[in-house]
Amino acid sequence: MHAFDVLGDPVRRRLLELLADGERSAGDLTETVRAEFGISQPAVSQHLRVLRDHGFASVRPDGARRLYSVDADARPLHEVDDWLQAFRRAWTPRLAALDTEIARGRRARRTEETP
Amino acid sequence: MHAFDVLGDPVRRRLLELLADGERSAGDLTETVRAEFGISQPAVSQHLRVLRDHGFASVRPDGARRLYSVDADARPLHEVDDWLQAFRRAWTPRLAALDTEIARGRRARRTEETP
DNA sequence: CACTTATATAAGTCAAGACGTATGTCAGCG
DNA sequence: CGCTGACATACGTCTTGACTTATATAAGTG
Repeated sequence: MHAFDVLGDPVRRRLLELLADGERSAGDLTETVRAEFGISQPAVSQHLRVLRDHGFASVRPDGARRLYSVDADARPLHEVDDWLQAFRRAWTPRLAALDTEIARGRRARRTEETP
Repeated sequence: MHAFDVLGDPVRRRLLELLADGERSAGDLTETVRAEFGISQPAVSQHLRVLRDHGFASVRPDGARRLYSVDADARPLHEVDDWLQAFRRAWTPRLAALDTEIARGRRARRTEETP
């Protein structure tokens, strides 16, 4: 399963969003996601497994609990980000050009205002 | 279908990569992708439809040809990029550690407050 | 106009994966 | 130790979506 497939699922995206704020126990995550999506505990557990197996999240035991967090190096997230890079180039020049236009407009207006 | 689902398919990712270099005809794209993935012309056409329908690509007729390009504003690509933003913070190890500390502090405080 | 080329749509098949219920594992506690 | 609480795994079901083949549409070309 590719990184993008992992992120294709809304539950998994939500779990990662929750983890973005820092470590959370499986039970904590399950409760939140259960309320929002109406799915069972095993369903959440399976999603957490996918996140683990694909290097998005890592776990650390704390007694009977499992504390999840975004994987330290988050390789797959980098992978996704890198893939997007090609397109950032495509849209950035346009935005840069737009910025230039705006600046030019400002300059022109300034010039008019203070003759 | 969410933007991430659209990008979940390797053929569609490849098509976008090809389009990142500029406009290309459907036939051109089909030939390349067919060679690489061994799929039929209709299969590629269906993928192109998904890219169109979800705002990743746009088309312009040129006689009997259809010239595809990455959609001018590429809204869904931005969407994906924005979603990743939350995790860019987590990539800087120091900040990630800080987040974890903050979460731990919150947890500790919560535990103290509600004995 | 008949024929070919370029591309899209239709309809059916098949596999992946998301979910639920049931059950297993393991830590902590009396 | 037996019980409970926190998670994980097994397994069967159902849906989605990626293919395929067949066919439609529409633009050149002789």
